[in-house]
Amino acid sequence: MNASISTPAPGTFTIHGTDGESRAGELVTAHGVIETPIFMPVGTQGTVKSLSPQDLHDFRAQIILGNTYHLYIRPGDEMIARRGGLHKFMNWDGPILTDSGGFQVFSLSALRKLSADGVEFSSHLDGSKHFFSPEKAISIQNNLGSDIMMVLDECVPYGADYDYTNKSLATTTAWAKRCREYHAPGTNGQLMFGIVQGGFDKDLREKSMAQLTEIPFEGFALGGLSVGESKPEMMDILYHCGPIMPAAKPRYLMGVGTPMDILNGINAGIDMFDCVLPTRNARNGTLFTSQGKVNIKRAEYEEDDSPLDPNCSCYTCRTFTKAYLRHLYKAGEILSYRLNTLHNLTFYLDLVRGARKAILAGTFQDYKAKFEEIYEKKP
RNA sequence: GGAGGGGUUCCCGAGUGGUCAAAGGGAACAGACUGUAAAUCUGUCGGCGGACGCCUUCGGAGGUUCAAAUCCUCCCCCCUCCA
Repeated sequence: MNASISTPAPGTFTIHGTDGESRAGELVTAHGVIETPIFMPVGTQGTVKSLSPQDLHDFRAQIILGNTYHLYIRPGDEMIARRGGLHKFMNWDGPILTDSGGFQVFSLSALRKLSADGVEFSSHLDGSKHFFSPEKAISIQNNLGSDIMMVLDECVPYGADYDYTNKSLATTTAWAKRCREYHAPGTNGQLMFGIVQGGFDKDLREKSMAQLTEIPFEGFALGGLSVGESKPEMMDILYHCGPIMPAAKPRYLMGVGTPMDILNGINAGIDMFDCVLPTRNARNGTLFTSQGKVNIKRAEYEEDDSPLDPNCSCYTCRTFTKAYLRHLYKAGEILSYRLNTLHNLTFYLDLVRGARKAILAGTFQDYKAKFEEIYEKKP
């Protein structure tokens, strides 16, 4: 009998089952194996807002996000590197994916200048100038030590015309090549994903994909969605692109979305998701439940002693009433943010775990239909 | 007892003749949030009707005026200081 059970190399992606376009797989990273489809809580500044790593483990988060731009600006990637990297610094021993700053090209558009060579950001904190070349974006992520690095890209705003989108796509591809050249496959166990852009034009999306898939990335992401477009437009691109992204590699839909968006993503063959919605909405009083969206601040919950979600096993639902959660929110209590976030992320993680199970059982369509029925009434 | 200050729409608080249903804040009510410049932002907030308007409202009662939350008289209440 072979005594050595060797762990597969980071980047190894195995598909254990499919149901239509949807897939149930496993991605190996330097900090553990991720079961897909997966939702990745967003922890921009080295923390999933209001939660501790212990909380993340409690609802079995498998991988979280960090952000290159924000951690570079504060506290600084070198400062983190001196402390042994982001995992050690924040005491999270699971996988981490870092976004490249490409989204800040979009969200901080007033504070940056784009050139063929990279992006110059004016810090949102003190206005100081910082140039992100593709190489710089990767070097920062090297310092952070993330398991999955994202290439620097331009997240194109909604409404951009064909010419702009086409040129931007060429830039994103050129940057992607430079990122890969700067960090060869297999180095440090850090994976690198390319990002498909192309706006809302299917030809441009295919063009982007054709160019990117020539570069040896360990995975591919669909970016530039949920930037202000209508739901049908988003679904159109999602269902067009998802199924034709490289089948043997993990597919990551960036920044999306609502529970139904995620089920649609899975249905379109996507394996990985991230979104600030469950965490941000939790802090703003909107909670996702098995019975639809609940706006906990509403007067109707003032004396409602039932649990937030009777089908949820999270600490919040096991322990507190809607009346109490409403009170905490209305009173602006810190605990409100924590309990709400705990619940929303539990719901999202349960959602994708359930999807994985359904895919393996061949019942994903039924699973999706069940949520559709609830969430089309309360989207 | 004397001197002064004050009572404004749920609360605090602007407003001292018309452009005031009355600034601003809070509370309340509702909505938004999608690779986090977000524990943030938006709307409503006297009543009835589409807008426009009409009605009721600024401690109480009366008065002046074309017009009063704003001016006058009396009354009620609160606060500060002096006796």
